[in-house]
Amino acid sequence: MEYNFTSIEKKWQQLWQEKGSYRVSNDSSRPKYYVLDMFPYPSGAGLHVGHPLGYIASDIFARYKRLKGFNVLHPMGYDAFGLPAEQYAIDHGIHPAVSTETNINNFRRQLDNIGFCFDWSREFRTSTPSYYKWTQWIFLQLFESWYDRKQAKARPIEDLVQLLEKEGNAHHPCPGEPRLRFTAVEWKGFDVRRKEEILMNYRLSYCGLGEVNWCEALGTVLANDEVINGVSERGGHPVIKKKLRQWYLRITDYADRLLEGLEKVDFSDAMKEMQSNWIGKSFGAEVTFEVYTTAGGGGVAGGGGVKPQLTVYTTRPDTLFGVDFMVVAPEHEILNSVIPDEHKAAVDEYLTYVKSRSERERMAEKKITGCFTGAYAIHPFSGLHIPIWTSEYVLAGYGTGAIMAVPCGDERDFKFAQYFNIPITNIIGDVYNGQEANPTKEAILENSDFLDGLVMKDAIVIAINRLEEKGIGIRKVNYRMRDAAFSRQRYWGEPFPIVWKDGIAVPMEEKDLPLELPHIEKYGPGPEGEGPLANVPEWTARRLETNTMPGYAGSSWYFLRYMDPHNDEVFCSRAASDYWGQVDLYIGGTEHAVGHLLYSRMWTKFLYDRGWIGHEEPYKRLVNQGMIQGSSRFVYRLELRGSHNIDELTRQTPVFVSYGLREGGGELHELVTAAVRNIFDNPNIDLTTIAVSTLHVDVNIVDGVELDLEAFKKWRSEYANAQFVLEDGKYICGSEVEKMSKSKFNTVNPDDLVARYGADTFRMYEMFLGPVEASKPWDTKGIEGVHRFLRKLWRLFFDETKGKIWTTENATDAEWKVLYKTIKKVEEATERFSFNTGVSALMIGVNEITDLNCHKKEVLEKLIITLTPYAPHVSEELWQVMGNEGSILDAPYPTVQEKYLVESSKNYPVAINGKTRTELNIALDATQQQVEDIVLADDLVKKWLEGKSPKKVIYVKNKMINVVV
RNA sequence: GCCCUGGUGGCGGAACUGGUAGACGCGCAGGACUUAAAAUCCUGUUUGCCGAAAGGCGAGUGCGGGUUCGAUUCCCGCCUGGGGCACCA
Repeated sequence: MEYNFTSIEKKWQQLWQEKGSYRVSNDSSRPKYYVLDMFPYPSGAGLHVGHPLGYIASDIFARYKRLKGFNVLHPMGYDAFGLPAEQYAIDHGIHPAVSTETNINNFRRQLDNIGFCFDWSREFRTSTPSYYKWTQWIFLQLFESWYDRKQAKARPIEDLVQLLEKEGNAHHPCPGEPRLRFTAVEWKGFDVRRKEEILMNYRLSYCGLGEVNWCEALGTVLANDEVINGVSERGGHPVIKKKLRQWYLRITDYADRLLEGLEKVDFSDAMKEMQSNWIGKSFGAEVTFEVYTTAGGGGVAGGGGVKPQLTVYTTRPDTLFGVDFMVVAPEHEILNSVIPDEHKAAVDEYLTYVKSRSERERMAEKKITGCFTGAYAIHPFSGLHIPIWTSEYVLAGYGTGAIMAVPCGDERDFKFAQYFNIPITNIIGDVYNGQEANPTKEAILENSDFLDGLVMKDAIVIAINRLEEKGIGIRKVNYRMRDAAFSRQRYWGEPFPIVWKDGIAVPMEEKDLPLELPHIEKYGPGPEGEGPLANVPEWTARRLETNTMPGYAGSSWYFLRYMDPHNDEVFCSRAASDYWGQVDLYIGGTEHAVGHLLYSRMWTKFLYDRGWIGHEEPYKRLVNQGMIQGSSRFVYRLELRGSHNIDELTRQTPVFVSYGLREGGGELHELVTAAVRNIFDNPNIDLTTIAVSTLHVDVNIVDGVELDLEAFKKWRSEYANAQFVLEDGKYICGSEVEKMSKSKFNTVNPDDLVARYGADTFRMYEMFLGPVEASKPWDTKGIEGVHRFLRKLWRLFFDETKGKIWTTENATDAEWKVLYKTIKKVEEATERFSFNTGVSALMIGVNEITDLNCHKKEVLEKLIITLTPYAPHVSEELWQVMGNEGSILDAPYPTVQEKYLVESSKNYPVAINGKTRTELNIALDATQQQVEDIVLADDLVKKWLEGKSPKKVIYVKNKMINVVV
C-alpha cells in the first residue's frame, strides 16, 4: 500500500469538516488557550509560500495544545477594508465589495488546502455591517470619553462636564489646548459652540486639522512612501502639504500605560524596544526665549507691540550655555511674525523647497539645508543674541517644533554649525575635540555661569530649577509619539457615525448603527480634498461625515470579536471575554510593531477602563515570524543594436546566453560570438554593439539554476522562437534574493506544492526551512527531503509488497529509548517554537526506528501522536488504520518515561589548553579527583602534556574536561 | 539619517544557560538493485597540508581587537543584508 497523500488528505479534510472537529465551545471544563494569527488582508495576488508560514506555526501550536488537553481557540477572518481594493476599483471599475469577495474566496480555498484547524464558524470580515457596527460603536465610546490623568483612566465625557461645571478646568488641563484655563463660572458662560469646541479637545477620538501630502492632480492624499522627491510615485505630479480636517485618536494620553504595559507581556526585547522608542518618552524642559527682531518696527518688542517669544523643548537644559543658534521647524508659526523684510525672500524660497519634501525625506536627508530668519533669541542668562534659523531637520510635530542647538554636544547641530559657519561655543573643555560633537553627560561644565564645575548629568536638575524660579521654563515630559490620525479621504472603510450640525459633530445614536456604507459607482475624490462619499448626494444631504476610518480601525479589536462572533447585542459579551481573556499566543510579522500593536493595545486599555472587558493587555505572548524572501532567477538576453535588420531579427529570434557566458564589460565570450553567427547564419554580423540585458524569469520554470528551455519558450509568446547559448549543455540562470512579489516572477504558489507533495509535506517543509522568527529565502528544492521522510514513516507501517507490517509485539528497552528520546526532543522544540528542530527530531526518530527494524504498534502510535500537530492528515490516517478509537486530534500526548533515558556514563571530550584531543568514557557520577586521575593516566593526554604537570583540570559535569598546562 | 534585526560548508540551517562547530535536510560525487528509468538503499562531502589507508597536524562561524582554562555565544570598533519610520496592510 502506497502513501497516497492526495486521497488521504481529501478524505480527512472532508471528515473533519463533517464532524465539526474544529468547532470550539465557549463552555468547557478544560483550560483555555487562545492562539491567534495577525489579521490578513485578502490581497488580489493570492497566497504565496511566504504567507502561510505564521499560520502553520500557530496551527502546530494550537494542535499541540489541544493534544495537551486545552480548549483551544484558533480563529481566522479578514481585514477586508483597505486601499488596494479601492485602487483596484479606480483602475478597473470593479466595486471593492466584489473584488474583496472574490479575493476572500480564493484565500479561503488556498488556506483549506493546507489543512488548518481554524474554527471557521467564527469567521467574520471587517467590511460586513454586522461587524463594523461595533467598530463604529467603539469609536462612539471613544468620542464620548476623556482621559482623566489623575485617575489614569478613560471616563465618560459627562463626568468631565460635571467637573467643569463645578471647578472649571484647573485640575484637568486640556490635552488639546494646554494653555487653556477657565473657571466654573467662565465655563457656564460659554455658548454651546465654544463648549463643544473645548470638549472636542478632551475627547479620546476627536476632530482637528492635520497636514497631509496633497496631490492636486490626483485629487488625493498620499502616503509618505507614495511621494518621491516631491512628486507622486504614480504619474509624477507635484505634491504639497495641505491642512485638512481629520479625526484623531488621543493615543498620547495612553503613552505611559502603553509603556508600562510592556513589562507585563511576553514580547521579544526587540519588539518592546521598538515600541518604547516609538513612544519616545523623554524628560527635559521647555524654555522660553525672548525674541529680538527688526521686523515690524524693530527692537525687542516686535510687530504690533506684542513681544514675540520662542519656546523650545530640550532634554539637555544643562547645555544652556552652549547654545549657538536656534532652529525652528519650517511650519513654525513664529515665521509669520519675526522675519525682517530683507530676509523674507530667502526664507520664502526655503519654505517653498521644504513644502515639496515628504516627512520621510526630511528625516532621512544627510544633506544639510536651512535658512537664517534674521531674528534672534535672547539668552535668558547671558543676554547674548542667538540667531534663529529654520531647517527641515526640525519637525513641527515633535516637542514645540523648535530646538536650541548645542553644536559641541549634538552631532546634527555640530554639522549644521560647521556647514553654515556658525561659531561653536565649547562648554566641556577637553572633552570636546573640535572635530565632532560629544553627547556625553559625564563632562564637567565650563563657560556656563552658575553651572560651572558641575557634572552635566547633575546640572540638568539645577538648570531646570533655575529656569522655573525665573519663570522662563518648566520641567516637561515629552513623547515622540503623536496622536493617531484616524481618518482617510477614501471610500472603502468604515463610515463615521457622525452628523455635522452647524459645525458641531453630533454622534449618532447606538440604535441607528450600523451606519452603512452607501454603494457607489465612481470612486474618484470629492471636492476640496474630501473623500468619495462627498460625491454621494444622499450622504451629504444627511450631513454625514465624509471621511472614513483607516485600515487599522477594524483590526484594533477583532481578537475580541472571535470570542463571541455572532452577538448582535454587544461587541463581545463580558462572559465570553472573561472566559477567553488574553490572546495566549499571537503570531505575526514585525512590520506591525508600532502600528497595529500599539493601536490594539490602546483600544483594549480603553475598553478595560470603561469596564467592557476585564483585561487591559490584548496579547500575553507575541511571536514574530520572519519574512520568506523570494529567490529570483535571471536570464540574459542579447540585444543587438546598431543595425535595423539585426534588431528585427533578435525580436523574432531572441537570444539568451547562459549565466557563465554573459560577461558584463565589453567583450563577448567567443562561444557567444560563434553561436550568434550561427543562429543568424551570417559570419560577418557586426557584434560591436551587442549588449546583454538581465531579465527576471519565472522561478517555477527553473530547476535549481537550470532553465527548462521548453517551458521557457511557452512562458511568453515572444520567446517561442528563443535561441540559447548553453554552457555544458545547460542554460544556467543567475540568482538573487529579493522580496517575493509577482513583478519579480519569484512567487511560488502553495497550491502547486500541495498538489505535488501534499499538505503534510508542505507544512513540515515550511517549518523545516529554518526558525519561524528568521527571514529566509524560499527554495523549493529541499521539499523532497521532507517528503521522503513521510514516505519513510509510511514504510514503518506498510510494505509495498507485503502490505501491513506493523505488529502488536512488545517493544524492547532500546526501542522505547529511541521513542522517548524523540518525543522529548519534539516536545521541547515545539514548546519553544523551534519547529525546524522539531521536524529534524522527528526525522532522526524515524531514521533510528527504521534502523532498529521496529514496526510495533505501541511505539508507532505514540510517535504519530507527536507528529500530529505537524502532519495531521497522515497521522490521523495511520491512527485509524491501526484500529484506534476516536480521532487522533484528541489523543493524549505521550508522557516521556525517563527511566528509559537514564545514562550512567558519558563520552567526555578531553581538551588540552582548550583544544579537544581525545574522548574518554567516564561515569556521570565521577568526582573531580576521579576524573583527574583517569584523565592524567591517559596515554594521549600524557603525550600532550610532554611531561609537564597540569596547572589545573577543569571538569564540567556532563559537558567536558579541559586540562590547562 | 534614526530605531530594530541578521551574517556559520556549495545551499536552508543545528549547536537551548560560555563547554566536542557543521545535527537534520538539500545539492553534489561514487556505489548497490534494475534491460533501463523512477523509487529505494549504502558510502563520502568545511577547508589546507601529510598519508595507500587508518589517521595525524593546522585553519575556520562577515572583518579587526578584547575578556576567559575555553567564545558562533559576552564586550568594543568596522563592513554588509533585511524590516520599520506614523495615509500599504
